[in-house]
Amino acid sequence: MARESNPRGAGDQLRAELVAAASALLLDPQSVALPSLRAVARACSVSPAAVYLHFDSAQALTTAVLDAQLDDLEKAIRSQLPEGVPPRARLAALGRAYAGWGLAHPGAYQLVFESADRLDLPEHEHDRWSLIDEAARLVAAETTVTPDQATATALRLWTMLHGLVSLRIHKPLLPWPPVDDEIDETIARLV
Amino acid sequence: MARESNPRGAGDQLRAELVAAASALLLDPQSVALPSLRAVARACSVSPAAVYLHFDSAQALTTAVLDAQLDDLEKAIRSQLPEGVPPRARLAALGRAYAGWGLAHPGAYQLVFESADRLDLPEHEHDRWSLIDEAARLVAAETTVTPDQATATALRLWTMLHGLVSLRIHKPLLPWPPVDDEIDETIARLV
DNA sequence: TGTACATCAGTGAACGCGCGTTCACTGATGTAC
DNA sequence: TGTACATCAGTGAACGCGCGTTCACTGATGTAC
Repeated sequence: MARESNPRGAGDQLRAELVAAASALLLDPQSVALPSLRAVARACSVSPAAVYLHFDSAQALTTAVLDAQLDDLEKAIRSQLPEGVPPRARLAALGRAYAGWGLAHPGAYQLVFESADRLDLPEHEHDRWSLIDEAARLVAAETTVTPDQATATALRLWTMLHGLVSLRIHKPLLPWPPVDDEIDETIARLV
Repeated sequence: MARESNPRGAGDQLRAELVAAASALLLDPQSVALPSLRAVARACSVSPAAVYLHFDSAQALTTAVLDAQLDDLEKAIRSQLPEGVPPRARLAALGRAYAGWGLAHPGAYQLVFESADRLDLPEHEHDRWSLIDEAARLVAAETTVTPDQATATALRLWTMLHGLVSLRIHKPLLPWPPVDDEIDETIARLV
């Protein structure tokens, strides 16, 4: 990995090489920059070592936080899913609850949906699935499609909900229409 | 910010407090963990100090990388936009090019679309807009809607494209259908 | 009732590491006379 | 043609910082006899 200086006139070449090297490093997906163990301890007015009374490592703390956020999201959705209404209304409520939670907890949303797979944490697969399964069941109840089509539509709805939440988090300056209208509109078009 | 020990039986309380504190810190959106200046220098087999021959700071390097990625994306899209075809086909090509670039450069996609607003970099607003404007113009040409409706549809398409790319990057284990089919299907439903 | 001891909920100092940034330097290559 | 000097493209060592992790400790509270 030796490297000799660029020839005399070609100093600008390194600049391009640096940008190219950084771009190459960006070919791998990156994870979200989470608050450090020490930052969390500070927020609790506690020494960093105290964290180790309850967690084996910073990883384990992150896992616990992720778990808690998933629980919170699930609880938020369940508490807002109305009973005894048509499937389409339930679907809209599901979408509103999901988007509402995401927009109210941007960092948590990023942890759960924009990095969880990269933090090599234990299995949370089924947690993710439950959301889609729920939506697929609602879609299936709404329309007379095969289970596969219902799953495909559910994934499509999730895609749109994720895009809606994620873009509003990351590009807040764009002229986004009201969330709920947008959800209704998209459900009408996709289902 | 003093804090006294929990009472004797209540040691587990701190565990919950730590998770809660971490969750509170996650109320703010977080940025993506980018490769460090030193890592980039290493990838070029060059000393960290050499970076300062070309950039004022690590920030400036990040800005340059972001710029380069935006250029690359724009070039990728332009090179794949066919001439002399109906607007709908151009729209599909736009979507394919966007999604193709994102899935081929996940880390770069995260930098551009999942953190740029949080790195307090100079103005790249218009760069972002150009993409939407292009799509809106195509939508407007396709259908007989008002400019506002065209913009709304364009934002909706972008939302779906972003959801499609982002979820596939972050949840690669889910049973995603082929990208191109999905794009066609969604355009058919949204436009 | 008093006292020795165990346990519990932490603290404080230290470690090695990678980070961004600085500063004095080096060695090769060009230019002036 | 030779030599002094300037410039260019970097290096190497050091800085202070925050990080995750460890380890010996402390002081309050409960328990045994």
